[in-house]
Amino acid sequence: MQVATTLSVGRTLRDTTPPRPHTVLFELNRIRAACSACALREICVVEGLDVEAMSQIDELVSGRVRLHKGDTVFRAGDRFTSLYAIRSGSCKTVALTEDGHDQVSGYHMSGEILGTDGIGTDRYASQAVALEDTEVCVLPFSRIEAFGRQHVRFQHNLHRLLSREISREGKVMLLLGTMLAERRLAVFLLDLSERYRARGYSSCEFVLRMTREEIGSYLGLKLETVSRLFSRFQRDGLLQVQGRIVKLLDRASLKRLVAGAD
Amino acid sequence: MQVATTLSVGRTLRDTTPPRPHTVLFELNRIRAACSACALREICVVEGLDVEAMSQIDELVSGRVRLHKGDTVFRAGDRFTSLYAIRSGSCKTVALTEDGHDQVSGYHMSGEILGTDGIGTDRYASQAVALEDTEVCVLPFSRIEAFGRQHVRFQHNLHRLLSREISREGKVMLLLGTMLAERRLAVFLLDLSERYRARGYSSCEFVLRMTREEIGSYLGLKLETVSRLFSRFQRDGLLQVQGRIVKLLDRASLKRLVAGAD
DNA sequence: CGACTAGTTGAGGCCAGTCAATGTTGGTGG
DNA sequence: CCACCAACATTGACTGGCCTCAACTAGTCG
Repeated sequence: MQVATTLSVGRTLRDTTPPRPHTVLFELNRIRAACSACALREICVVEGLDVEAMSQIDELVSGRVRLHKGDTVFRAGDRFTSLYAIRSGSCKTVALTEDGHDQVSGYHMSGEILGTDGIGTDRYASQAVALEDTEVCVLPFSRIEAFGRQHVRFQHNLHRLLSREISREGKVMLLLGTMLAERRLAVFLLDLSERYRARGYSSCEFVLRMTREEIGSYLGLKLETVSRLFSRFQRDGLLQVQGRIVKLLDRASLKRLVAGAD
Repeated sequence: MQVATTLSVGRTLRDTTPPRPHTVLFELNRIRAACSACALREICVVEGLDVEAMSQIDELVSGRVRLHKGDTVFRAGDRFTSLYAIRSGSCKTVALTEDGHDQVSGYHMSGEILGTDGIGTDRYASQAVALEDTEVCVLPFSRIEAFGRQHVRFQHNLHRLLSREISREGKVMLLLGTMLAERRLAVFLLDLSERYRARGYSSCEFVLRMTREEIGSYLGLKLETVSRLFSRFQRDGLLQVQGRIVKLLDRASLKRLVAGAD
């Protein structure tokens, strides 16, 4: 659909950093890009490290990659080499069924790590796609493991990260297995809201980066159902929708929906 | 429901190894119980370790616990301290929704590891319950992390283990989000079959350790639906059911169901 | 033997899917 | 700037798969 999807398999990332004339500016960008100066370090794997570890942590990053909307970070089946940290922007992960259908299995925001499903089999199990202009840090997993052997705190952070991914998925399983449609959407919206809040953005007004179809796929619903729910929520005064722009108006009622008032 | 469930919270594991008179026999059991002699070491975290590491690995296990059917290994909210390896028997993990409902989130067999969802928050996110008489090894996580810092191979095994749990859950999400009931059950049965095979048991005849209700909960279905499906599969000659005993008769058709012949 | 739990089967209802028509938005090129 | 197109979204009518409710059976255990 996008130019970038014509990239050959195994070379999914778009070329970055061709030699530039503006070296000074470029250098400045490089510095600002360092982990130790990154605004996301509180959310990222490096949270809570001591000064000494922090000074070495930039070595974990083998490179940074700019992606346009629709670009692929990695594909299912690609050889696993690295984790990816989202510096800015957002991505979806997509799992593929045997019969060719696919499902959005995750929505990932800045500071979050992609690719953890690849460690177990040496191949990524899902595909990660940028939902907007996005920048990711490439973290070769061999470096991560080496660093983990030296820094107890970092090692534990890594384990927490993997574990949190396990419990995140556990929550989605609950959602898919036990909840009715309106509850699923309410959970989704409150989760988004909370994650925007944690990043310093407005928790009651935000832009959906996924289409109705993608949201539906993530929630185990059809796009028409998602659309109808948005309309109903709006009619009931729970929120205001205009295309992808959502404004939460009655958080209490949304939470009541989630808690299962019925 | 079971006597053991009357155990107080925080002391969920049933008391083991009261001092015994038959010390010789007891000692013999202890030796046979060692990781280095365990029949499951191919499946467990210790796979592929060198002799030197293998000789130290028993130190990872702080104890072994025998559980009866219905006993709890850990509860959601309990402080996370250890992972548990199933030596024999099987367990289910149960996730709890905010409104008190619960869902079976996993079915775990010998050689598999429980408790990985607790690392991220220092509290277990789910409850693990024995489905039959079961023995588990207790692996204090601090020892696991310490060992990981010393043994590259073990460290990687641990990461693979956590990652495989992530992709396992990813597959269940796909199942819950995109598949119709008959497909879910077919996937479930073939998965069981494969895992029994990997353990040297018959892959076409086995005993379900979960009730129809538990299976339904795991698959996002009601118990009546599960029951009806078993009956239909039997009528169609795909398998033979008698209560919990299942005999797969037409694996090819089951696979066709999974692949989505319709 | 009665009480209990697990499982089976049937009838009917509802939530979400399907199919289809129409409206809206955003990017592109004349 | 506007016309055009494609992708995205909304809404309605109808269908169907699974749930709900309920009755009944089989096996287990004190």
